[in-house]
Amino acid sequence: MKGLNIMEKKNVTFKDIAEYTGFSKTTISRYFNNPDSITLENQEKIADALEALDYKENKVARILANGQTEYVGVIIPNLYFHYHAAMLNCILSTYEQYGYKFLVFVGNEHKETEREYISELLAYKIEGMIILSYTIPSEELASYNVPIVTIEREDKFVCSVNTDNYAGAKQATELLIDNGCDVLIHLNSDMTDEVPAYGRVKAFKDICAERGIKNELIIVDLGAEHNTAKEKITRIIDELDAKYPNQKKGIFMPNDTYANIMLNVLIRKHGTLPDDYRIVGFDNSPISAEAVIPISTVDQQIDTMAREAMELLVTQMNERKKRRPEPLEVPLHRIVTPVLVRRETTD
Amino acid sequence: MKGLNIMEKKNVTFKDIAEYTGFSKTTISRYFNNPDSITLENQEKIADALEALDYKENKVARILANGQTEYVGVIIPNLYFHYHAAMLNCILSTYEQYGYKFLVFVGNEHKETEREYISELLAYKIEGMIILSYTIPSEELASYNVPIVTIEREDKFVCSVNTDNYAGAKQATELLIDNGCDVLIHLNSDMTDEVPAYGRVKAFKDICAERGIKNELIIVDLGAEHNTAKEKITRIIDELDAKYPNQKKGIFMPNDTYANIMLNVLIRKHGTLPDDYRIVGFDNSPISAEAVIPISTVDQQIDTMAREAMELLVTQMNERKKRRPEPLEVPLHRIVTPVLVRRETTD
DNA sequence: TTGTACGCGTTATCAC
DNA sequence: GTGATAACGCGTACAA
Repeated sequence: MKGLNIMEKKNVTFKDIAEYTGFSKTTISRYFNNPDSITLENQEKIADALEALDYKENKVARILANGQTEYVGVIIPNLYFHYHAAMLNCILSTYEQYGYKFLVFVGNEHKETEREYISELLAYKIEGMIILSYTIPSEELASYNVPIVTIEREDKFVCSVNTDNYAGAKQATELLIDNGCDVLIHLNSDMTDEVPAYGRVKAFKDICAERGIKNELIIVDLGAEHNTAKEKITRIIDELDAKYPNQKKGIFMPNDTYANIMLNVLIRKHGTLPDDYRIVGFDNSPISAEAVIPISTVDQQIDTMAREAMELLVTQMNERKKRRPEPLEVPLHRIVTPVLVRRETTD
Repeated sequence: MKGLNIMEKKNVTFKDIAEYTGFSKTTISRYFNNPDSITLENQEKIADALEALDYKENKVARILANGQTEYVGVIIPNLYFHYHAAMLNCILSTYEQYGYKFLVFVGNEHKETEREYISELLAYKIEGMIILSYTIPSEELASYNVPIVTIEREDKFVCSVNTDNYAGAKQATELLIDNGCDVLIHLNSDMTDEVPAYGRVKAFKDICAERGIKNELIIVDLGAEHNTAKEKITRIIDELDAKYPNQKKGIFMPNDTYANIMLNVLIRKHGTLPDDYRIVGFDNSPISAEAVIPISTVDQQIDTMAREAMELLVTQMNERKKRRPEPLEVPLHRIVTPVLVRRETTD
C-alpha cells in the first residue's frame, strides 16, 4: 500500500481477530452485524480480542462489500445567509435519527462547479442528494438517477420541500391591511413563476386585488452587498415619501435583512419608525428579532423543512434497497406552512 | 450484492472496459492514474469505451485499494452563529485548492456525541480532522493519532489556528481610550486562560493598567437566547448609568451580537446612542454593519484562518504519506492578526 | 507500453 | 452456530 510507512503497524483486521480467537472471519463479521447468531460466550471472546488488539472498524471496506455508503451529498449555495446555515444545521442534525453522513459542498451559484461536485459525489457512491443551490435545472438533476430532494427552488422533475410562500405572503399582506395601511408596497427581485418564492408576489397581488387595496410591486435587485442595498433602499424610500405623502404605507420586504435595512434607513431619516410606515420581513432570521425595533416577519419553519426533506429522501433511498424497487412515478412535493411572527414594526 | 435490483444493470467496471477494448484492467487503471504511460491512440480507444459503456468511476474501491480517502472530518458546535457558518463556508471552499472532501458533523457542545462522531469519522478513514467544537480536550484529540487542526479553542496538544485575541482586544481598548473615555468596561464570560479568547480579557486589563485608565471587568454569562441577554444587558446599563454618571463609558463587548443588543437598549432608553457611551464589538459579523448605528468591531479574518487551518492540516496529511514520515515534534500554533473596523459607535 | 496476479477489509452465499 | 470461499472495484509490484 503506497504511503504506508514501514514502521507503521498494519491495521488490525477481521483476519487478525479471527486468528487470535480461532474463529473465522465470517464469525467476526457476524459479531458486528448479527451478534445474536453466535453464543454469548463466544461474543465475549471476540469482544476481548477486539479490545486486546485495539481493533478499529473500516467502513470503506464494508461499503465496497455491501454497496451501502450511508452518504448523502449536500450542495448549498453558501453559508453566509443565516437561512442556509440554519437549514444545513438542521439537515446535519438528522444524523442522530437516520445515521446518514453528509458530504457537503458550497457551490457559490456556479453551475459548472456544482456539476463537478455532483460527479464527485456520485463517484463516492452517495445514496442520495439534498440540493439547496438552484443553478442546475431539476430536469438535469433528475437525469442523474439518484434519490434527490431539493429545498426551496425550481423542482418540476424532482422531489422537493418548499415553504408555502403563498400562505406566508398572504398572512403578511393581510397583516399590513389590518394595520390600516392605505397603500401596500412589495419589493422583490425578478423571477419566473417556477421558483417557489414567486408565490409571495402572487399572494401579494391576489390579496390586494381581493381586498381592493392600492398597491405597488417594486421589482428590484438589491444585491448581496450591504451598502449597495442601503443606497437603493434609501432612494426607494425617498420616492415612496414623495409619491404617497400622508398615506400609511405597508411595506412587505423579501427578507429580514432588507427589512432591517429599510427600518434603519427610516429611523435615521425620521429619528424613529414613522407612524405612516409598517414593515413586514420574511424568514424570521435573527436580525428580525435583534433589530432596534423588532421586525414582524414570516417564519419559514426551517427545522420542519429539513426533517421533511430527509424523510422524503430516506423513503426514496430505502425503496432503492428493496428487491423490487418501485420508484416514484411522479416527484413528491412537500409544502411547509410558515407562521406569521408579529413584532413591533406592525401593530 | 444485497439490495441490488435484479432488473438493475450491473455497474460498469474496469473489467467491462477491459473486455470491450481488449486491454487489461491494469491499462484501464493507468488511463486514469498515469495516462502518459499509454499511447495516445489507445487513450482514445479507452476514452471511447468509457463513453460507450457510460462508465462511472467508483472512488470507494480506489480508497480500499490505495488507502487514500481524501476525506477530512469537521466537527463544529453548530451553524447558528454567523462566525461558525462563515468559517465552515471558508473551509469547504478549500476543496477547489486541495480536493479534500468534507464530512461534517454538528456537535451541539455534547461531549459524548462528539466522541461518537469522531469514531464514525475514523471508521471512514478520514485523513485528518478540523475541530471547531471545544468539549473534547486537546489531549484526547491528540490521542486519536490523526492529523488535527483546531480553530479558536484550547489547543495545548494539537495544531491550531487562532485569532490573536490579545492584539484585537488591545486595538479595541486603545480605540476606546483614544475616544476619551473616562472608564472602560469589558463584558465577558468566565473562562480559563487556556482558551484563546482569554487574551481579550488579558489585553483589556493590561492596556488599561498601562494607560492608567479606570476600568471594570464584568464577568457574566449572557446566554444564547436574545431576550435573556437583552434583559441582563438592560440591567447592566442601569447599573453603569448609576455608577458612572457624567463619565464617558467605553464598552468593549465580547461579540457583535451582544454589542448590538447593548446599542439597541441604549437607543431605546435614550432615543439615540448617548454621547457618554462608546461601543466596540468583536467578530465583524453582519449584524455589526447592519445595526442602526454601524458598530465598531474587530474583524477575525475568517477566510485567512480557514486557509491557514487547511494548509496546516494538508502539511500533516502529506507528511503521513511519505515513505518515512517525520511527525511534528510539537504542535504548531498559527496566529492570525485581526483588524480593527472603525464604524459609528466610536469616533 | 502492456499484462499477470495479488492485495485492500469487509460482506454474502452456501454448506455443514 | 460456524466456516470456506467468492465477490466488491480498483491499485500496484513485478514481469514481459
